[in-house]
Amino acid sequence: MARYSRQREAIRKQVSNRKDHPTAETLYAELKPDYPEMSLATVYRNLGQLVEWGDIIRIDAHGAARYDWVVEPHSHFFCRECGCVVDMPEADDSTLQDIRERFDGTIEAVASNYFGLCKECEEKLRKAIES
Amino acid sequence: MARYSRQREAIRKQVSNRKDHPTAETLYAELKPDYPEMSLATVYRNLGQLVEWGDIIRIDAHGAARYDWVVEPHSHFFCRECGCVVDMPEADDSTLQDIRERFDGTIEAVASNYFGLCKECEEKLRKAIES
DNA sequence: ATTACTGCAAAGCGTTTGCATGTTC
DNA sequence: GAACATGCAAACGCTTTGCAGTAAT
Repeated sequence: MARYSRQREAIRKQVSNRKDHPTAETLYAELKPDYPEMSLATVYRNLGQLVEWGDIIRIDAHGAARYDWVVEPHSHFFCRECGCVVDMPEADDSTLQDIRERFDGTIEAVASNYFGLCKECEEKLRKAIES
Repeated sequence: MARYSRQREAIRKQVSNRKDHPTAETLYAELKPDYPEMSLATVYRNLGQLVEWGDIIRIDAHGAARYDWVVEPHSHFFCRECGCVVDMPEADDSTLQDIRERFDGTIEAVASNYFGLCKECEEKLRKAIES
């Protein structure tokens, strides 16, 4: 069905190498030097495929979607100031068990999103207020 | 600062009256009969304001944003088949306490998103397979 | 040879914005 | 009458799609 392609492998590698959570545009910009004629559409198409295959996950929030290499289930924190996305431990938990049992239907995935200020932005703001 | 407007009140009322989680377009369509000259931009602008004021919340996921009257903190389930959005109990929990304490920064809000098949779609699919 | 994958450009969707007009205070 | 809100249309950001050409099997 699916065929090998240099571009796709490059995209997969690029996502897996990064610890932050790049957008399609970011990946595109980073791949450009090595693959000058790669197009943004190709990035989007391949990200879509990789998501479909479960190799990566797509993180939807306000603005551009971000992509993440799947290691194990985890959640994300979004800083309202700088927009960074940080990995968070998954609320493991008996609570989820509980919710699952009580829900009429099938829960296939959970994504907990946390919003607020990251450490760096918190410090910046604190200093700005002090001065 | 903010001034009264018929449109805003209508929008606020419309969101608060609904138990599902309408998109801006949906609200617009519903308000159209009673407010024929209301524009979509007005719906978006007012939804934005109401979110800013904390009267309603904006639920971001794949596709159009949905809006929800704030009663108390809760989570949402998204059906991958019909696209419906259902309220879920918030994972209350000691886990969140724990995460908060361990996180360097400030968590201002949490939104747990569940994905899967709702009861209705599950049954439809089951019947489709059986036949 | 077949058929998936590519690049490019155009279109798509959801949302925001500029501007002239209307409304509220 | 000053400041805010509206309607309209145009622009926006992110993403998808149609098509003709290229590359992997």
